[in-house]
Amino acid sequence: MLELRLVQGSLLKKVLESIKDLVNDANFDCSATGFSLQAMDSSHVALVALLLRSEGFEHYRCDRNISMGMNLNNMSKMLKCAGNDDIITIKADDGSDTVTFMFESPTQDKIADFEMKLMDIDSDHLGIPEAEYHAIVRMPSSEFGRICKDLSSIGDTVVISVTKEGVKFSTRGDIGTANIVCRQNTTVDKPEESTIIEMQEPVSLTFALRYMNSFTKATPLSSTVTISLSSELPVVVEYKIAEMGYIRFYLAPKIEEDEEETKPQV
Amino acid sequence: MLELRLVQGSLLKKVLESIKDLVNDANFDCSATGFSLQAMDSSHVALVALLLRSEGFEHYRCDRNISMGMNLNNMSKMLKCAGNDDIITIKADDGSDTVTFMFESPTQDKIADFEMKLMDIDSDHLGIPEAEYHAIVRMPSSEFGRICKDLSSIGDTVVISVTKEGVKFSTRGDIGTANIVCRQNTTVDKPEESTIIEMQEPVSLTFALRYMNSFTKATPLSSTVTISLSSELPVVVEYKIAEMGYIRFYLAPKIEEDEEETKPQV
DNA sequence: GACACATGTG
DNA sequence: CACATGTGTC
Repeated sequence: MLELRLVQGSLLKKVLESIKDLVNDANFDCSATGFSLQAMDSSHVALVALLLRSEGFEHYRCDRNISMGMNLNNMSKMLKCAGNDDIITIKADDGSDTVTFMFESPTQDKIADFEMKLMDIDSDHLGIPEAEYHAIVRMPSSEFGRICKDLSSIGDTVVISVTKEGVKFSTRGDIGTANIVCRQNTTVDKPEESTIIEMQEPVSLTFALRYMNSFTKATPLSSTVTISLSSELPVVVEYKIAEMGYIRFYLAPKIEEDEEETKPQV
Repeated sequence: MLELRLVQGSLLKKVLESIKDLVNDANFDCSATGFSLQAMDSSHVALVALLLRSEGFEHYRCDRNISMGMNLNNMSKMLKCAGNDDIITIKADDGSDTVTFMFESPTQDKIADFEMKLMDIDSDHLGIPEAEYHAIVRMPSSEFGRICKDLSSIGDTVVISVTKEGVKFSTRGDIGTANIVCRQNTTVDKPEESTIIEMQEPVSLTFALRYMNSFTKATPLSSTVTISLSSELPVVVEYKIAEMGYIRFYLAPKIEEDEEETKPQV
């Protein structure tokens, strides 16, 4: 028996909006710790890891560990039927092949339940090793989203370079080149508007903008984003989910040869 | 000679927005009583009945009963040229085959007149019998609109079931099932936010969501909607038009056999 | 032209 | 958060 009651239902709606374009089907894993998901994107290039800790739920009952395979598009369709301030409860009976989403309006005058078939999904559950990162950039999520969107109108890849002074996002395409530098600024009153760089050593890595732009769909979940970079390691783009956990996107850098391919012939 | 002056011109604009997708051509009937329309939708499944009583007009002159056939799409195009707070006057000379819409801006600084050709339309004017309804539900029109929209992302038909406790809207489709229950709540301060159920006996009927979603285009006309249901009778979805009348949509329930077709095979 | 999306306002 | 508005897409 599983019963998870989330007062801030809009959180779950936003989580689905941010991953449904990346991943078609995925297993949600439920344990005493929390509600989590780990999945590769459909082209097996990026990885998304979600954690919603049990403490963040108003009511959390999970009698035994359970993995529920869902079609994220269908799940998203159902969650769209929840109001933004509805309370969402996820229910599953033991041995059932369905999951039920219950939406309660704040006034309790409207109660909806949506039942969805579960799927069997091969879970390629990868252990994600803890890693040391050469550079960690924290910046406003909206700014990062804007940068990725802007750069993708010029080129297909972004080079993210971190130095002590700041972080530089660069691209090049047929019509020209673009460089956007964000200086470290910790002096702002509001911490969520500051850009903070923790750097062990300079790093410069290239990524496909297509995936970055997919990751930034999580922008509504957090006002800040954390980008962790190390040579040879996948970048981690993390959006913290207040009081509950996080959603993290992993993407391997393009190696130099790949990058060359996308450059226009001179 | 016909001359109808409507101070709140936006009303007429909204009326046309709410029926032009349903009905292509229709006769507007004008008599001493008021300005009315009754027409089947283009696929002859639903019926729309509009009444704007003469008392609701600032000036109402209709020397003799007249029926004016109009292409609602063209009429809507012209009304879109009126500002939302323009005063609209509808004019027709006796024996003329045109109608004139005059728009006066509130400041009287702009006066526009649009002349439109009338059409000859076979009016399949059905007498609509008064009926006793097993259940009458009044609820916020926005909520009804939202429910129909949400359910149509899951299935094609909606089962509306009324009991003393509330009204339930259900659907099923390939991806799962959905039930939305609205409890009766008369206790709210604002009467337009309450859900009121007058029930003689429980009723449960199935309707095509496609038409319901068309009806809910009338939502801007009224903050509440009234849904009148009886077994074997078409449902009436009514939006009252303040001080003037109503727009009513009639839709026959699907019989059980039709409903089965849409269910997924088990 | 309808619909979905994004944005600004109450 | 709901609503209205404007824009882009199909």
